[in-house]
Amino acid sequence: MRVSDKHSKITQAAVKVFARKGFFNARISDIAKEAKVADGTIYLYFNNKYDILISLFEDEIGKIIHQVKLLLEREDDPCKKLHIFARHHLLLLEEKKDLAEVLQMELRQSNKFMKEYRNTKFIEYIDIISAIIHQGQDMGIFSKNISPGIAKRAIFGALDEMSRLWVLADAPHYTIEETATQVCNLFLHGLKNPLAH
Amino acid sequence: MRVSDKHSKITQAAVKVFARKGFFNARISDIAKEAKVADGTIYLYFNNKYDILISLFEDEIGKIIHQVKLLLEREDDPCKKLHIFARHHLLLLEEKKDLAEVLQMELRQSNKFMKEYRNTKFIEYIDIISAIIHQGQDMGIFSKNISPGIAKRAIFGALDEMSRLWVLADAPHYTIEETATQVCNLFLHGLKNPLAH
DNA sequence: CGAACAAAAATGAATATCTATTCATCTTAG
DNA sequence: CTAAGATGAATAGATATTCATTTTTGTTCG
Repeated sequence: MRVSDKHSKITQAAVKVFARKGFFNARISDIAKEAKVADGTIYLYFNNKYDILISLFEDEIGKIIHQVKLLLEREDDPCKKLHIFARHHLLLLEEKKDLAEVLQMELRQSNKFMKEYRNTKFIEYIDIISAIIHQGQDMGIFSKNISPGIAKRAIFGALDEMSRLWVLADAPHYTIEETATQVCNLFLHGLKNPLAH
Repeated sequence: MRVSDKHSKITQAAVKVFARKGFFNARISDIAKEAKVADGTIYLYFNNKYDILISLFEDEIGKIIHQVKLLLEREDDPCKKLHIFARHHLLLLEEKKDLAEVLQMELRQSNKFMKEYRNTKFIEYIDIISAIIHQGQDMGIFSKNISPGIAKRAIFGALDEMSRLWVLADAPHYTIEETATQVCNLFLHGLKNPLAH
């Protein structure tokens, strides 16, 4: 078996176990069992338990960034770009439920217990949103009153909270497509009724 | 010393310690030391470590709900109500940084590791937002195309993500007032430039 | 071809540490 | 003087990490 195979086998197992039990309640031996590997083997590929989580973030968010950037570069309209981003973010729930769950629940904690770790991949991810907003403003489609630095966080936060609904609720009320569209419309047109005086 | 004094002394200490180290890394002995109480004393007031966290949620979110409802009932305009809610949510960061941090970081995890615990107080909190949206729709000010069930989560998610920025960053770029206003405007008017064709 | 060997990889039992919880004992209040 | 409240040392269980040993892999040479 190639080295990289075992590395990714362990990563995949860790995603499953972290999703099921959360980082702190997950035992190394759980991950080892899931990966069909001895406990000690994990330490040949990772320095410690935190390292598994961090390395998982870097790799998987890296892939997501790559994918969504590919989708976005084929589109010009910032409104449609926003929709693509929202849809892609939420679709992760369908395609890789465990991964979505881990990123959702554990990512937020990570900065807390690993003070030294600066999550640059995460920054790169949300900066995709601010780039879209900037583009929209330059094209005159989006209002210049809006701070892209605030809007990028607001939009990411909104999408991520919708994710949380799926992760925690067993039978969510809305479909993913419906939600992506609704959230996009909300951010594009706002709550205000255009027909009102 | 009255019983309730010791209960709340321990709760306050737990808030500080959870904020500093996170729930899992916090030791009971840390909380005991912070509360100037023996380790065993904690078990006279709480069943176990989880119970401290849950009881803290219930109590503190309860107070927040009470406060913000008081503020809201004096106002009629749903737009202004939304602003009051946003401002109040973010102001917690200034007034009770540790508490904000614990609610921000640990609340999300709680449903995960305590499967049986349904956070009804949290539901009650975000339902304040959907009530505002409903009212706005009934008054014809807000568009009927928007699902209050989705919008409440989107708005809460956006605000909470802004909180996270403050909790993690040492020197945030924006003031709380500025942020509350920006986020509200974004949700009220959307990204789209009204001057564009 | 395959036997012999060395290096690399993998194993999992043992270690070392950590900490939530208990409870026999002591202190305080009424 | 008693009962409620508080104490903190001892217990019991858990588990991340190590490392002596075993297994696998790849290479050399008769």
